[in-house]
Amino acid sequence: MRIGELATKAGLTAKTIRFYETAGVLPEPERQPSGYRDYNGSALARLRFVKAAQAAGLTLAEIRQVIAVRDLSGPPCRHVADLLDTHAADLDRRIAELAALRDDVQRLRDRAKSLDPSRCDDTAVCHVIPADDPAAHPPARIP
Amino acid sequence: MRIGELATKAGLTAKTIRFYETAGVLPEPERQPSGYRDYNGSALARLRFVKAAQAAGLTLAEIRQVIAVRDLSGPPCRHVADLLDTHAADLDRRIAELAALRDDVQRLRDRAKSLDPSRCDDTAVCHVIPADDPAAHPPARIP
DNA sequence: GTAAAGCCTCCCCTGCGGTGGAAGGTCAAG
DNA sequence: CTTGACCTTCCACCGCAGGGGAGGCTTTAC
Repeated sequence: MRIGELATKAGLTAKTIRFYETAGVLPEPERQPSGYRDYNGSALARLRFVKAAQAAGLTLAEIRQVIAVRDLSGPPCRHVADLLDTHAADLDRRIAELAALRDDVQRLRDRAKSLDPSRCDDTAVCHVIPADDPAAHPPARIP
Repeated sequence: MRIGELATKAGLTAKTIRFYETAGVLPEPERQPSGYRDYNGSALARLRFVKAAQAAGLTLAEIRQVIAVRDLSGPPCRHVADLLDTHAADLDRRIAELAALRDDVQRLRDRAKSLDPSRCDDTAVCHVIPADDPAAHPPARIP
């Protein structure tokens, strides 16, 4: 199977598959005499795993690590469980951050409705956003 | 006031201030005969606004837009309110996505605990993550 | 006078997950 | 024999918000 067929079956582009190879989540396949990549069914299984793992929020680096663990020491279930635990905790933290940010934004928005535009101060850009807000969080990175 | 002093007062680095200038959120200041940037107090007010707006989740591009609106048509309160509305809605959507993702991860994690590692299938990388999951969401980008 | 800060511009680097294009090889059909 | 689809490698770029450092001025302190 050549790369185009594999791409179609996996619902990806050939570009992405080559990228996955360089990213180390897909092993280098055999080559046909022409130099074309020659895939077998396991490549498709691998790509499906990668997609599922991505859907679970794992990065390609983490997926590569899971694969490496499996290759070195067998079923990586424990490792995967730990990764998932960490991700769940990260998500909880991020959800809390975003909820706090959302409340701040909502407050500012309500404030905007109650303020009189004509009383806008010329020195600030916009008095809806208080430049001297001491409660300002550090820029809420959304990594 | 030279850039270092402004940076200290604003709690930023000189690099960042130059970057803000090229990003269009800080106007180009006068120059001293030496070529050094020469800031007045309004630059500090502007930087405080930028920080507050960032804390409210606005990107530099949006902040630049708010400033442009103000320069063109006066107090941008309505525009800012719209932006904040949009951001609050975005945040709500993102929080819902992350909550759904978190539930999925949690489910996988619980599954990992209940599975028998010795029954790991050799064809898949790890049976904790089901490669044929039909409910798999598209990779949950966390931009 | 001289050394140390401080400032200037310029270009490259980061992480993440790819995407786009150029220049060229290969294979099947007409 | 040529056309077109497909493949190869390599290099560059996207957004986002800066950070690192080179090589060269200017200002300040002793």
